[in-house]
Amino acid sequence: MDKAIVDRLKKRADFLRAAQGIRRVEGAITLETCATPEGDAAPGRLRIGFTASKKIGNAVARNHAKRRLRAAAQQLLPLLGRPRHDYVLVARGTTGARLFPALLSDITTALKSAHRKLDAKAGEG
RNA sequence: UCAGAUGGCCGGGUGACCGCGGGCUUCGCAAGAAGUUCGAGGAAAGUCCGGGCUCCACGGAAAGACGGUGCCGGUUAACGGCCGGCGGGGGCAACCCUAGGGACAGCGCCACAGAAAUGACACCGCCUAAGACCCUAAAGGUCCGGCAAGGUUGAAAUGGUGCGGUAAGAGCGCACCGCGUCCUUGGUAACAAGGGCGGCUAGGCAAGCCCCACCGGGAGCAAGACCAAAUAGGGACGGCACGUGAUGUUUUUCGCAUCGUCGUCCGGGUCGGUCGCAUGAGGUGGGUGGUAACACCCAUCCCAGAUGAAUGGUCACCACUUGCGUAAGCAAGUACAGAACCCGGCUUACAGGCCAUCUGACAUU
RNA sequence: GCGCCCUUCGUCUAUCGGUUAGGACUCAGGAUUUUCAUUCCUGCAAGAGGGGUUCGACUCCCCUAGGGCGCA
Repeated sequence: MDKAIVDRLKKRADFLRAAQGIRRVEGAITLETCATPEGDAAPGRLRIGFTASKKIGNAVARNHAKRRLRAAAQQLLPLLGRPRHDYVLVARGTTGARLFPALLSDITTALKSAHRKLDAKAGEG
């Protein structure tokens, strides 16, 4: 499988659209995903964004959680992510303290589960 | 050694692998790639003050309103900051705290208690000298009066203590303390010391309104400047259509005006982008002046610049903390906290550690 | 970035610097009723935290914490 090129989500509207899509809670993270809208889609590219709300803690804790999510996503998404899709990783309260291998397996399970649901939807429709 | 006071500093270290943002160089039309270098704090925080910078308003303004500051001197670009001093309070001491102008410019408040809470007053009381009366006279009593010493309340009671004095008393007189005022001396000044006079007339609260002196034009880098897609809409010019219909005007008809479409250009300007944007009241070291804050001179250095927002992720060893354990060791964790135009302060948060100076107590010499 | 406001029993709210901090709902106990509800009586229960001014502070001033709002 070819490695996909990963872009960053930057607009609030993209985050809101992903939140309306498929949502999976796994361990220390929440994964939200939906198909990239036609105007922004490009072959071989997928997009990802990160969110850490004020519920996580102060600015240091939020930045720390986002950095760990970014480091994990950099390892996994080019291999496991599907092109022409948007992904949003939301940090939860335990993201900062979760062991890194556990964080990786959380994201892997969430991705596979979300993809199964996507396939089921595609099969129905 | 113990207890304490003040000032200052640090706030995890080393290595490996994989990464991120900016600058520079090379290659490349470009996208980008390679190399190299730099990459969070003492508070970056709160936004409590002061400035720079930018735009707006304006008459060079001034007054009023509103807000702030408030012992004196210095320092500074400026400050409500800082330094030095003064007054007051606390501590055995080192030292610490202190919004600290004005209450005869005016208004207001001082609950309860108490006689009385401010043009002070007379409840319990004290006195009967002088005057009048009862009485033979004395003693005593009544009237007219005098007084505020003592008592009671309260946070606060019209100076306090002592002696003299008196019918009893009273700054009525004297001494000391306190208050007010004048003078002298020291000090730039706040103020301090000494002396004279006044005898007391002058309660407290201005972080109640207020008065006085001084300060402040408003907004903020999302300021502001520039470039500029798509769509809708506006204007100008030109081409096509000039017919039907609609709307308005008119009582109606006639008439008049507007509404169409295509192309080019213009102006404004949204998403987006560029600048503003880091050489600065700059850091470090040394010298000189000053008690100090600070100022000046010389040398040297370039030291973050993101924009869904970089400055990291993982691992190993060491250091420290906590828990378990006799121990070896095992496990968990690493203070407060993340630049966003910049600078000077203040305030608040902070695991743990280090240094210097000083004070008190005890012990030893 | 700039500015404004609030915090009082478990909840919603009153308060002129002098109170035992008042009221309503809730809760607990009792009375009435065959029982329940209603009604009546009684009770529990509070000044966000720290410092200052004052004789005295929920009230005035300062700092902190938490919450909310507005403008750009």
